[in-house]
Amino acid sequence: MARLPIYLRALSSLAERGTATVSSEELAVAAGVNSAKLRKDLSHLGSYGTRGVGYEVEYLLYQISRELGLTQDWVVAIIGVGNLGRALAGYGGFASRGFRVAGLLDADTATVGQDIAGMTVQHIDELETMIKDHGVSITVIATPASAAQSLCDRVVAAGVTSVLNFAPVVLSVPEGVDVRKVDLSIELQILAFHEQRKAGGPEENGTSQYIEAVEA
Amino acid sequence: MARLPIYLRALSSLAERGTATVSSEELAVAAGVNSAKLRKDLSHLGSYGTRGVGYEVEYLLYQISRELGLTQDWVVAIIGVGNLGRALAGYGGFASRGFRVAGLLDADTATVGQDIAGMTVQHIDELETMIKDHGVSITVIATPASAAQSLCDRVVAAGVTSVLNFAPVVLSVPEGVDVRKVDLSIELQILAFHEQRKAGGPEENGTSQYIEAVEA
DNA sequence: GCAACTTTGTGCACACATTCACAAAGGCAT
DNA sequence: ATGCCTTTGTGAATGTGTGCACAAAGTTGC
Repeated sequence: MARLPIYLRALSSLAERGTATVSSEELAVAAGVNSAKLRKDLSHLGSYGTRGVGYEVEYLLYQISRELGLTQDWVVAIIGVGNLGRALAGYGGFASRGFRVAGLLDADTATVGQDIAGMTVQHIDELETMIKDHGVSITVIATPASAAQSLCDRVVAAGVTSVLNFAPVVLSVPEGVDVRKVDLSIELQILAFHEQRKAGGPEENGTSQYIEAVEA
Repeated sequence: MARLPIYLRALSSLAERGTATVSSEELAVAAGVNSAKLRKDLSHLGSYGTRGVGYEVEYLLYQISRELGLTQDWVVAIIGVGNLGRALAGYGGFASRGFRVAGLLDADTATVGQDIAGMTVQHIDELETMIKDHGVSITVIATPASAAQSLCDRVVAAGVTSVLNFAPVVLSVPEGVDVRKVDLSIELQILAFHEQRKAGGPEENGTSQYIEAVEA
């Protein structure tokens, strides 16, 4: 389930505060979901709660981590060291959850060799070597749209089966390869859509506006 | 619908290549969705297709833009000028879709005054003034988790009703305020989950591992 | 003008997610 | 021990999204 990471975050926060047990109701509020949904999600992992008491925070934390595969280390490569790539390289949330960044790669010779977040940027030609030598299993693509598909093909050919894509294109991959896409512009567009709805919806004189727009 | 921005992107790409009309099947492939789903989505906006021919690219582009509210300009403020905030400030995908960044704000006095992407970073004390003076309607929060909720409260109090949150916390907001969350770590966790599934699923000796883990 | 072809728009069935509501289960006080 | 209280886990109902499959509609060629 895609909500497990959210529960994990809420539980981590509770554990830091020293809470020993938590009810489905409390955890649901912290995670921003319905309590029945939370219980049903957790029941899919097994019966880890105690009726009349709730869930033991540390134990549940471990069970969810295990379900998500976070009890093992995942090796990540970041391709594209622009503004976004730099932000990702320095993002603390990776290391703390078992994600180890094996290296940064870029095609720009001015960027190659720079030290970023304690790593030296390598040339994109090293891609296949790095994937094999470090056992990279997840690749982050933070390049311009034009380069994304061919780089994706290369990492897939090198054996990677999970890709996190920040480039604004739909990557096509063979069966068995997972791609997740994060698109900053799309998130803003969805907000704008709702914002417009609140302000009264799209005007109904759209057609005439269109004619002006294309004639202008 | 949350898929409209994806269609918009695919249509933009077609328009640049000079394509005049497109069938639901072609557009569906470009957007990575089922063609029936695409037609159903578009039919919610009205009947903009021609049977036997397809959709006129420019016209559909305009209709979707209008539906999403992109025919007007949206004013955005970015709070938190760390690595991520800098990446966002320089992201080209905003301006090209009608999002205008009114300003960057940070609490760190070493950061305030710096020039980034053609803008001068302002102190967070200026938050309410900036929102009112520039008519900010969407706020991006790219701060550490600890600062996010109180800053969110401030922007909501200042009248903003749309927030894009990059901080790893669940923000609580009053009715009528939209929050979208982007969490880089969660995306990786979901990939790790699927990756683990491919590799054979979680080991069934989890309980004993847990005991070792908490005793150690 | 007519027939063959293409493509849209949508009714329908199905699968999946969500929420309610409650019985079963455990803890706690007396 | 016994009975009350709290909270889980889940059956059932409801809602939502997805995709097939086809009729309606429009185009093109003759």
